[in-house]
Amino acid sequence: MNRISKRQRAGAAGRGARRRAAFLAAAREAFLAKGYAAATLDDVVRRSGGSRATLYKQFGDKAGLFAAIIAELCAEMTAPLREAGERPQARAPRAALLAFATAFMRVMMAPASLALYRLVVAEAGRFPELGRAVYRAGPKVAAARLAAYLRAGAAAGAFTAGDADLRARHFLEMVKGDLHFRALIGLGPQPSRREVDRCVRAAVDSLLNGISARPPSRASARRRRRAAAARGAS
Amino acid sequence: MNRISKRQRAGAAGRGARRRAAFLAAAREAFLAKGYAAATLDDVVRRSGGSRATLYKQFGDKAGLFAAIIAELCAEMTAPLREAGERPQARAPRAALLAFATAFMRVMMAPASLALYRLVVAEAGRFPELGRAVYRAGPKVAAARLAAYLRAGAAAGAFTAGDADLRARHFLEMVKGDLHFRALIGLGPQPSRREVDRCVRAAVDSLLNGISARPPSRASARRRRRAAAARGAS
DNA sequence: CCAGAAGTGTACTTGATAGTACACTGTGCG
DNA sequence: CGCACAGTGTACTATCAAGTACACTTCTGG
Repeated sequence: MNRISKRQRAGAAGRGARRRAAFLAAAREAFLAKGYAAATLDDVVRRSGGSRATLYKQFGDKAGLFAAIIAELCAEMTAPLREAGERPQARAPRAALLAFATAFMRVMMAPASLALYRLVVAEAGRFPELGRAVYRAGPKVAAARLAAYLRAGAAAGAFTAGDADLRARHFLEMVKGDLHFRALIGLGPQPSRREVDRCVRAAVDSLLNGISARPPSRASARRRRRAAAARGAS
Repeated sequence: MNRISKRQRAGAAGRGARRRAAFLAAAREAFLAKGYAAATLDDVVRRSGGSRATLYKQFGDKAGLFAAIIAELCAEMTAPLREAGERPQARAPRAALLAFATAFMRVMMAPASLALYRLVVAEAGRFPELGRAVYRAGPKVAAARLAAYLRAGAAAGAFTAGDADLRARHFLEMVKGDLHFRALIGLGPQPSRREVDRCVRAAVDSLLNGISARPPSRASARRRRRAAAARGAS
């Protein structure tokens, strides 16, 4: 299945490159679906329509093939996160955060992302590079973008002073909520768009306004500013 | 399963129970350290000091042994979460939340918890029951406890109206922050107690006060109340 | 102390899978 | 063309681990 037609059009990549792509596509499916240990090269070979020998020639061994997959996935993952919520400064904070969070969730909840996440968590022990690579390509990018926005907003007076990086990470975790974890372990069906939206809105609400019944007193605001300064200094 | 030894001596457990305990201890180490597929029963047998035959007699097969481990771990995990932050109503919201969050983090960041988390994420596909069991024993318990507290606080006028369950889950995710994820994939050393504390404090701050520079206007407070009511009704 | 249950050690079968060897075939370029 | 090389298919080895069989030993309760 999923066999790539052998005769591609003239403009297409060379024979080697075509094979390589077919291997990668098949391997991606296999690894994402079953994990590193349970995915078999036989399976990959069968699905790719190629042959064992060629696979070994191109990737060396199983780990090499795996590394190639991961590199590809990281590259793909980074793009949408970089673009998430274009030109945030042009919008009201609430709208900007909603847009960013929604884009983030779209990426995180995609089946391929969930599978990649599972893979990383399971195999980071065996492939230390893997964890670093995915972290750099995923959460770090998103958090950095959001933190930049929060810093700009704070400078413009829209937000209170505080550690923007920490807040960004907190916000993203909140947005993920436990919807992500539940999807990860296959609890119940995929959440509907409505549910995701509800979760995102609540996260934005919490981030912007908190849940205290009274607006912070002047004294507590001073306390918070001091605490923020201390954090910044350390 | 869960067979009670026929001869229960007054003080010590029977022979069977002792063996069983040794198997479980060895298997726990093996599974947590290597994951389901990579852990070998040979290894378990050697470490336990027992024999292959007895292991099979007691647990049936590898999956049976695994299930037994998980049940045990779930039971152990639930206890500290249930007790986390005793008698919260007696303290100021900030202190209560800090205490709860700190206890939560102590549980979540423990090496055994991290290993269990890895295992669950990796194997939930193969063992659907596993995901449900751990979710029930872990995050669900913590969120339920916290939600109850938030509801009580809201009733007492300390917090704004809103979906307490959602808030509780959001807060816990925030507290975990990316410290948990990074520990999970072995990025850098374990965070120091100071770092965890800083993360927890910031989360509590965000939850209570939000980051908006201006306290919510009367109009926006009304809007939020309306939204909360709509959420509650749906 | 004895009988039998429970546990042990070892050797075996079976099956899966990573990786290799090699002869054959299709492809593309001069 | 026709040659060289990349890719294919098949068969093979080696390894490793799950699960079984069985004769032997040790513990436990009466």
